[in-house]
Amino acid sequence: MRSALERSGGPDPDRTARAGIRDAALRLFADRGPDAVTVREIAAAAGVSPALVLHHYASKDGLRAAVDEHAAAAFDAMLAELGEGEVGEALTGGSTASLAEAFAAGFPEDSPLPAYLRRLMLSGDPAGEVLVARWHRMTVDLLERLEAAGVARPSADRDVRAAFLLVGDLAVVLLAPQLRAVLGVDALSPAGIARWAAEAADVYAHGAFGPAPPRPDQPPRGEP
Amino acid sequence: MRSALERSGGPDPDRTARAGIRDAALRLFADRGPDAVTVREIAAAAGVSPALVLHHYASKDGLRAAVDEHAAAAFDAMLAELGEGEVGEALTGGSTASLAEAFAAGFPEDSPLPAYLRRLMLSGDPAGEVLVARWHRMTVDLLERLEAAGVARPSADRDVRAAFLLVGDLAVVLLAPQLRAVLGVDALSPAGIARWAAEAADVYAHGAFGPAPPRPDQPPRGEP
DNA sequence: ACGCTGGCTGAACGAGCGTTTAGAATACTG
DNA sequence: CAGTATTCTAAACGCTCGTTCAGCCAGCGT
Repeated sequence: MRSALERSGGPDPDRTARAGIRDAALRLFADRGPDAVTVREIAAAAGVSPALVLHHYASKDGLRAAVDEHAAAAFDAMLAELGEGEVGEALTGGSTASLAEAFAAGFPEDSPLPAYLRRLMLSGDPAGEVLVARWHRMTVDLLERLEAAGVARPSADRDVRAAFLLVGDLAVVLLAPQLRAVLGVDALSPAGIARWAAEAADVYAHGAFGPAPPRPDQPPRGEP
Repeated sequence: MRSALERSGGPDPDRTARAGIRDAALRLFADRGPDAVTVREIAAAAGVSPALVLHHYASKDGLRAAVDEHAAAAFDAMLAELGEGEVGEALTGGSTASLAEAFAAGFPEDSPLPAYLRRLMLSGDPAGEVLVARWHRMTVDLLERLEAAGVARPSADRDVRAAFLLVGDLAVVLLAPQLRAVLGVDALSPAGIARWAAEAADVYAHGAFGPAPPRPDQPPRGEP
């Protein structure tokens, strides 16, 4: 039986060894992937015995699910907060790349959450697909409102257009290590985000090809 | 000792059990990742004994390296062939998203190579970073030539601009499973590529935001 | 003071892994 | 055709993994 205090949610159900195990697992999973991390390592990082990990989470998969849920909750909170602020900004002409900007700003510098979310979304795990789908849905909705407001040019294929725009944001998160290797700066750092956002805004505003703004009735050009 | 025939490269050093093991490994690695595939599974798929796998490749890591090398060679061949064709096309006003298009067309429908290359580039493995770096370098060079030819608008930050454009292509390969889940079509299929390319071309040609083609001397807009 | 509940541990177990080894089958050379 | 190198296998070894189990120990109501 549980006491009434515990049954009502408890005073702080997270300042426990249980939460310590979850946080240690989150950090290790984010760094090396769940499959490459052993229960013994998690236990050592949390300062407990391996048996306690399984006592609290029944199995390694149970722990993984708990970490997934924890990360997804943080993602949803970030996305919700970010969504409300950005719609207004975008409608008044703010930076269009700030979804990724806000994503980076939404977590402390050394938080393992971006890396973990990256793995989750790339792993093919259904839990990750849900997050991508949610972000895409949000982009579609935003795009719809921007088109209605005359801020965004209408597109023939809004789902794909939204996915295309989404990728420009997602890349900063999902391909952060690759971009870092290629560009020499951390894409999730303020400096990296600023450079990325500047190029994205320029392309989104004026396009990347065509020396001068083309007249809309003129086809892209065929054979010379 | 080897015979003169073998020493001179052999008539066909790949139609062997050795090559069968490599191909089986490639397929399994592409599907589930090297760490999740056992030597016994590879042996069974290739129709040989587990010991033979290690006889030919010394260790599982050796096999992995051989598969990496094989995939990287296929990637380089595709990129080289693709590069020469595309530069001309792009300079004469062809589709700007055809790097990805050619990538998809460069492999048979059921080839495991795209999926393997995807894993390789996302894994953080140095062998994958090399491929991304090579693709990026090619994009930078292409962009430079397009700017010189007046086809591409000059950008203030060419490395980042190239990375941004690269991501639009890479996404079709690296995020294929995620896009498939969100859009309902395989991004690497001809139909998927066509939809993606159409949106990419439209954004790159005219931008995504701003209802009408803006005059170049008019800043993007500040406060209302 | 007592018993009891629940967080917690040390030690062990069975399974599956990469790898080794000794030797059988096969193909090639002189 | 004999000898030799090569290809290939069956069986086992050592190790690490996730997981189990029996019991310790602190806190707390009675």
